[in-house]
Amino acid sequence: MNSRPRVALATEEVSLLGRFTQQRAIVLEALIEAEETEGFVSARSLHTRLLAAHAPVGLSTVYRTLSALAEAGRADVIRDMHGERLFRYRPGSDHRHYLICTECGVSMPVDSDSVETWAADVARTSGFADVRHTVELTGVCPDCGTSGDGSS
Amino acid sequence: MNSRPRVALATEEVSLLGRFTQQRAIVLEALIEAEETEGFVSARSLHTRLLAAHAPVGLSTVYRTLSALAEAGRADVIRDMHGERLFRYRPGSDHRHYLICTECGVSMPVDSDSVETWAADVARTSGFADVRHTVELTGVCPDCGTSGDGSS
DNA sequence: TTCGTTGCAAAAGGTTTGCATACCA
DNA sequence: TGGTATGCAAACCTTTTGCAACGAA
Repeated sequence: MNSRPRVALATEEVSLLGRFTQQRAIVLEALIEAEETEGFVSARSLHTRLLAAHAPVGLSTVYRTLSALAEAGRADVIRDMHGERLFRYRPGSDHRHYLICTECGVSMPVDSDSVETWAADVARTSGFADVRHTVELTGVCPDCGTSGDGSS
Repeated sequence: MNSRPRVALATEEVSLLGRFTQQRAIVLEALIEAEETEGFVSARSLHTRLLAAHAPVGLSTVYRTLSALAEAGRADVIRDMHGERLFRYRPGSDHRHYLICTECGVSMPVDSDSVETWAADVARTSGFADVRHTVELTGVCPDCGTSGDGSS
């Protein structure tokens, strides 16, 4: 599915953070895998699945790696409704917005040109400096909506 | 500035939450006052200022009141970059978005018709159900930008 | 060897909850 | 009186931090 093996990609990315370590490679690899299958993941769930995969990495290290990655612009960070930070590996460097399923967590990038335009517009006319925007869309994806749950 | 005294307004609103209590009235009044002067406030800061004003209300009660208010649609809730929940009293019942100053916390409602349109559009074409959106704009207001800080 | 990184456990910070008491209706 | 709201403190959760041991360059 990928033009390059995850391991090589992860190794490459780790170098960008500073010193190469096995742990960072493991975390990054897991983050990239998660990106392909579900999109955003929390540090805790990533840590849990690493333990299950017999690739034990300290929770602190997971946090530190993800934070460094986010700071380096290689990951998007959002907050779910519970206040937990969710991370998503970002292959490219462009600004994107996603529609996230509240049931299964799957995320889907959406076209957001008009939002970008609007945000730029507000920034220009408001008199405020250094205007940034956060846009989060949530909903229930077709899979989760049609199958089990019949509430509401 | 208001067509009605805060106390009366607060009393009125409290009734909507259920049983009337002095504490809820106090919290609501403080929230309304905060809305007029600074916009969003955290539960903790509201609690602190109530203590200072010799109107002691338990922190739990502040949280419970604010949560109930938010659930009843009478308050907007956002999360700051630290993960703290910020509440803002909402006089009307319409959906609004704000541009918030990261320095002083002052907030300013912005015209967001195009965002609403865009969100509705995404909701319609995505196949997702119950699509909701969160839009947060942050920046540095003219007052904070021109005076002290000369960074960037 | 050097110095950044790891891992553990404890701290921190915000929010929620259990339970006895107080009080509105 | 009956039942809901309060207040305190302890529990909870996620995230951060101190520090000794480890390992990449």
